[in-house]
Amino acid sequence: MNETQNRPVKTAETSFALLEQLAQADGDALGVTELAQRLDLAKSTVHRHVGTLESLGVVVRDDDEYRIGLRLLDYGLRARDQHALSTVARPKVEELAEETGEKVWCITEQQGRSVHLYGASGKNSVQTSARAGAWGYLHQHAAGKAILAHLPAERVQHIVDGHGLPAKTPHTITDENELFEQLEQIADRGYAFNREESIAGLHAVGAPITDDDGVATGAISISGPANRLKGEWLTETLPDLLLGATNEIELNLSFS
Amino acid sequence: MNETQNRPVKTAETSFALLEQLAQADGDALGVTELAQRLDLAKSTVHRHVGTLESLGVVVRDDDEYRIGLRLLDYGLRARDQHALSTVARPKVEELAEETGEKVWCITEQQGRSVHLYGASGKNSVQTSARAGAWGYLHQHAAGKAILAHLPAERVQHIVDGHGLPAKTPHTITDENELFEQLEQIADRGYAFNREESIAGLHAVGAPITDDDGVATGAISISGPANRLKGEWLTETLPDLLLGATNEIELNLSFS
DNA sequence: GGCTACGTTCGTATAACTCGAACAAGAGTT
DNA sequence: AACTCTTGTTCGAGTTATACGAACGTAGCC
Repeated sequence: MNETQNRPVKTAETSFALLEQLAQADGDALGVTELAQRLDLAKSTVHRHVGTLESLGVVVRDDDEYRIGLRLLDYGLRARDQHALSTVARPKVEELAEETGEKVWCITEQQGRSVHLYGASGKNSVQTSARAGAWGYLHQHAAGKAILAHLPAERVQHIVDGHGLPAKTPHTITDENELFEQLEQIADRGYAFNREESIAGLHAVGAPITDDDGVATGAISISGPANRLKGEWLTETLPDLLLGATNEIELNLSFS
Repeated sequence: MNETQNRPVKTAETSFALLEQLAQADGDALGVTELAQRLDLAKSTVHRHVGTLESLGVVVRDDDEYRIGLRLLDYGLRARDQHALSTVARPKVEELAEETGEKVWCITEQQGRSVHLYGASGKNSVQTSARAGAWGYLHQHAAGKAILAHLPAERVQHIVDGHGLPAKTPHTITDENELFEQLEQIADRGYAFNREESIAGLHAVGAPITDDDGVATGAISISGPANRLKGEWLTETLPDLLLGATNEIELNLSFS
């Protein structure tokens, strides 16, 4: 197919392996020796790489240590801005947060994984580990399942084959058949639930944003504590609000 | 010195040159041939590169065209989160926008350039081309001049030598002596003005956020239309509000 | 149906990347 | 204060792996 089984550019891979290390080292910077050990490279190699990356602005040096640089903020936010959902859906996401008082996220899919584009907080929003730019698994979230339910079956299969169904809580769907059953329900009803499948004590509703062909390009979720998101509020009111928002977003997307 | 006059890693440079092209191509994706022409590379080289970058998640392919990928959003936002100002200053920035009704930006310096970390909009905020993640020249902005005024003189000289004083409007400071004079004033008074030096019709006030040694780590600016930001409101009230905010931020920074 | 433009593949020359050893510099320790 | 250990840095050389160009496959267009 169009899968390039070409040899990848090793140098580019090590560049991003370095960035990954620096990004993971939350807060404190890393030195040449430590980076070389972690990536099993010669010190001189790392030295040369970080020097280049520094001149590109993607890493920054404090004295003799390196941290991730802000040129990546430029690239990253431009990547987000180029996504149709970032401009069109944002007002609606904030509106939903205001109306419900809960945390609302706009999510998209890339290469079989979920990416949190941005979120909005309501008055009673919970603080979770979720953050904009974070990557996750589609089957672990309400919004992710909503996306999966509105993707061609072959792509879903390909995603499941490629990434598996890793668990995050005891309630995460780990069985392929169970997932496909749920996805069918979700496709019928138009929205998905997440009952402690990603974080213990957290419930959520998610609805997809689809293009003219009915294929999901993203999704929006409302999440909050399980003891508040329950009963009709969870199963009726929130889905209604959500579908109202996504429908409007889809309309705006069609004419832009 | 510590300036590596080593040969840079060319492969890493072309990787980021590709990303730069894709980031600049706002909206529409680029094909292999076009990228090869722009960067003066062989098609096969570009093909191999974008294939690698795709597997890393930093570029994404639509059919036969490539656009910038959301893995960079992850890196970029983590880079911002690692910056002390992003967590500490944000509430104050939003408060200022609320109080003044104008646009408020939090800015930092990296490698002699300014980077907009994030902004907050008040009720009457103007819409400019400014966006989070954008890079600019320190001498063109109120916040940038505030930073320059609180940097060691040798670093300022080094920055001016390295980047020059390019103009953006007829009012931009382009003379080195004039800049140094203004910086002295700004250092004395504690805040800087921008009178149509970056955008015609736009005024701004900027104040630095300094560390325990008095060196600027960033700055905050309030900007709005010239016919609204004038008189005592511009020269007295806004600076007072601004200094109140930055002082508080500096205190919070000392104890974190 | 042929022409053009594009993405893709492959083999090869050589450019440039990786390595290791040696050097310099600083901090911590006795 | 001398010594040691660790760190960043430089350099040269071997060889890997990168870039190229030509050829192929393919789709769209005239």
